[in-house]
Amino acid sequence: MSISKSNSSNRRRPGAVSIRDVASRAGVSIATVSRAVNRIPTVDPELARRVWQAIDEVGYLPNTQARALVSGRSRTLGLIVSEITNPFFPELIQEFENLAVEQGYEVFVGSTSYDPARTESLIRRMLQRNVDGVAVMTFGIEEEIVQKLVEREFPLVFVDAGPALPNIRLLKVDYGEGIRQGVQHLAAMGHRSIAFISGPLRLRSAVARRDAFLKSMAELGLTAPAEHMVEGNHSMEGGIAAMEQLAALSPLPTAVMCSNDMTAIGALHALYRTTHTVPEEISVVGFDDIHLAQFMLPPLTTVQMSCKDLAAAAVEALRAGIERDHPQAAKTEWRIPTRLVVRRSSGFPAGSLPALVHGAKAARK
Amino acid sequence: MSISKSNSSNRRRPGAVSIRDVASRAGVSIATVSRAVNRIPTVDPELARRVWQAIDEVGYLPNTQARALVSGRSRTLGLIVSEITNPFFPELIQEFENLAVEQGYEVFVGSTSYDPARTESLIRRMLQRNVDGVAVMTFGIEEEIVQKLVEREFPLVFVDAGPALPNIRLLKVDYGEGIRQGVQHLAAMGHRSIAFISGPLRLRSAVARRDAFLKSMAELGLTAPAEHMVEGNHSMEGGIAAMEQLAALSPLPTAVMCSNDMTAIGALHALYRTTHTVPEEISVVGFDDIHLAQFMLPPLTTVQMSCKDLAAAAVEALRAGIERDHPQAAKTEWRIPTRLVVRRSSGFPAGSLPALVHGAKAARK
DNA sequence: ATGAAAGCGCTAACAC
DNA sequence: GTGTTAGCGCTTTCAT
Repeated sequence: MSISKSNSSNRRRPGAVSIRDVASRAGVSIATVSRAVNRIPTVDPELARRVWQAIDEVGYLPNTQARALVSGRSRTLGLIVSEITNPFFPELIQEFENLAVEQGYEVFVGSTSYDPARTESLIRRMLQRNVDGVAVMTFGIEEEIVQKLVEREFPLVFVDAGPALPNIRLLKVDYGEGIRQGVQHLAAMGHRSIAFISGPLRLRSAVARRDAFLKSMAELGLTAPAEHMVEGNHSMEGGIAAMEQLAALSPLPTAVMCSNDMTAIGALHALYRTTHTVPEEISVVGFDDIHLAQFMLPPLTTVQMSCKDLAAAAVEALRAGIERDHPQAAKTEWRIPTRLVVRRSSGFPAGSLPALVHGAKAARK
Repeated sequence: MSISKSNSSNRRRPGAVSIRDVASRAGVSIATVSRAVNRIPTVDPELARRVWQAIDEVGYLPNTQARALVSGRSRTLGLIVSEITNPFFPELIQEFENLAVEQGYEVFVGSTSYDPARTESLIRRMLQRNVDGVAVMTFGIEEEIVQKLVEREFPLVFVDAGPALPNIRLLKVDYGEGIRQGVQHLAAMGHRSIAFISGPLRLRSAVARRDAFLKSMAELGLTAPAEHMVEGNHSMEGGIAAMEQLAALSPLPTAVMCSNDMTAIGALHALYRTTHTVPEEISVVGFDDIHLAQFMLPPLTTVQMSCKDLAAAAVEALRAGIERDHPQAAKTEWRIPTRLVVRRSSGFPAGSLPALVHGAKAARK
């Protein structure tokens, strides 16, 4: 039962078992062990059985580094996110990892914290670790930094928009449609004065969301004055600061659309602090539908962008770039749908007839 | 400027550059390149310069897998957490990664989701990837599962308590002191009827926290009746459910201590929903001090367990186990201090004199 | 169907 | 001080 120490190298971790240990124990060559492990169909069933038994007995685990070295593929993926402490990303990471592992890949996660130097180091490390592909799932990234990955023809996946280049696959989130759903929901209830709290406008994805908002407003013949367009930073603190700015306005906008849920959550806090009621005085709509959203007071109305969909598309797109015989090898764009989730943070604007009726109902119960 | 394709293998990623490319370009042997890269002091400065120039020109990055194969060390650490979607862990992961990277390590993060099968697969994968050490930073883990790691003499770090074995290092969070700080804070304000919402009691760390609570109460001559000891699951949902149970009690406990912040946050929500005021009717104290805690309404009083301290100790402890010449190679325990952070979710119990005075003050402003 | 041997990119021992 | 070479654990020809 004890592990045979056929290997005499002084550097190896004691207890590490190599293919040679298995081979000698099963009385076959290392080639046969390799073939059995990789389920090559031509191995004699009896030998295969002996090999597997030996593997079991000595507790053999193939060394991934050696495999990677000879195969040129590490079966490792890189996942770059903006900020791991923003609750949206852990949800995404979890889904991504689950799917990647299912496909036999391991994941290196990196968080840029919006810092170009960090991002650069992240990418260099991923190159060095020989990841098979990288998914850049940030709110935006400096394009020069990913240039290295592009040059080396690494399979790459971007959200929203990346450099339009071969070997790059895009996950297109339908902001146009998503934000429109939110704006139309508000407009349908009678809101005309809708403010927007954006993400940091140096980031592509933040700009894309803001532009989608302006377009949706224009479609309805509505405009947003400059003081209704406030820049946040996709964090709760940013949402609080932005909402405080809006709350100082007179008249108040009757609704606020936010670039993401953390911003909306910050906005809810700011409104509570300034003793404004939601949705009676002002409606708040988020974007993402993170887990936390449903637990807000009131529960947050938001545009859902499913992490599961995003992660699934990202893994598929990477595999399409990595595995030569992948069925969708030629596909370069994946559409990510969005969906409005109406909860309690949005309602009729103050003073409107439905609001009075609704208010009366609420008061009664 | 273009990369010399001295290497003819068809399997390599186009654009990948090996040590041989650098050697031929610099007109030296691969050994010299290796020495230069590893900053061996004996290399001729002029040659070193040529090597570095060549490295720069061809964009060489040493292949980590090959390095790992020959050195027997992957410069990779495993970090196992309970649930990446619990906000405490991303904060910990971020700190851990920063420190690990600073020391030249890469990190594989794994989330058990309290699922033994997942945990087992996680550990097998980490073994296979040849991580140099693993930090198990969960609320508790099935010990048989980590047995494999123990057998193979992997450097291991546990929080709270792990099997008492050689090669295992422990991060001792001072729950006794931490929970005591919370309980004494409440008792000092006059609370006598203090409930406790624990984590899942099949987990070591949850039990440790609950025991610390009971001990702190006993020290003050206080007891907690069975109906004041409710089991949660360290999530917001668990906190909500547990608090709803407590809220149905009559009389209500005047204070609730929670096993972690997410539980406390859930408790705050449940209290809001059942229209109880915090801290006037009931005080709530958390444990962890996650970022979110300060943004609660009211801001959460909590016992801080610094992620930074935890992460720093974990990385140090792992290095002590991995690097032979590490100064603290013999150290096996690291103490993690805790600290009470008083915010607004705790106050004097209802009906007490200070509460009346304080209430009057609050009403005045 | 199986084994011997080459070689993936690198480090380290050894020779010069 | 530098180059030559063995070998880390594995996969994959190429013989047999």
